[in-house]
Amino acid sequence: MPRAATTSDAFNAVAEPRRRAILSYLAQKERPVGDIVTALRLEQPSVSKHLRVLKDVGLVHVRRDGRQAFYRTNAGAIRPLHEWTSTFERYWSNQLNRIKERAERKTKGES
Amino acid sequence: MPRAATTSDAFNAVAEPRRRAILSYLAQKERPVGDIVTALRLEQPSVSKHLRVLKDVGLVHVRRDGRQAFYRTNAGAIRPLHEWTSTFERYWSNQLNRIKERAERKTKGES
DNA sequence: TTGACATATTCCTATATCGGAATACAATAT
DNA sequence: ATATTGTATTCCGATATAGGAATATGTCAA
Repeated sequence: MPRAATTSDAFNAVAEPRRRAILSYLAQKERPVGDIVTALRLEQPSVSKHLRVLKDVGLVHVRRDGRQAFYRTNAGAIRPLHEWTSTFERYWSNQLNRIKERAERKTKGES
Repeated sequence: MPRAATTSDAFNAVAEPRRRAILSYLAQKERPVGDIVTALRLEQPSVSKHLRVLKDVGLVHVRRDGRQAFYRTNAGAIRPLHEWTSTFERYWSNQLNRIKERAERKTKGES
């Protein structure tokens, strides 16, 4: 069994760094493909392919106008990832707390 | 060029659902491999392989004791993912705000 | 119709993957 | 020494991938 398809969910789609770059670029404002190509300095076919993957997982939306295709990040689709990572937040902050507490004990001279 | 290695970063490592399950399971408390096997109902070699990947990316730590290996999630390594997803938070909350505002206008009878 | 432009798709190849099965290794117990 | 237990590794095979190059599709202009 190979790895799960990049189009199987947001986790897999987002594993590719260029796709993350595209998502960041398209977050604030919709953009035609050509803008992504020049802004991120990628080959046009490469961008089209990445956009295909992102679209298949619902991470971007397209609006067509003439020969142009305006893509835009669908931030909501990133939310599941955010929520999953959030479940670990308490653990790393616990660790920070522990470090902080130890530091405080130290400044007070208590071992 | 194939896909980036699962061991290349946390994003790739976490793309695999079973690895996410393992990370969740190991978040609160360190556990020997056998516990993971029975709790998540996976084959033991499979678990060992997934743990290898997670360890290579720093997502888990191991402590050895006799023949047992106690693994524990290193939550801090998940933080970069959390931070990346957080950059999109304003966009989906904007969307929520827009929906909320529209709803409020409606209850007030303003179009 | 022909040509230019914007985007998408196809074909190619090398490679990393995952599960399964078997086996290796290491520590302890008998 | 041998067996048992806990974990890790190896070999296998099928498959999805990403980039590159070429080409296809679609839209507008002259």
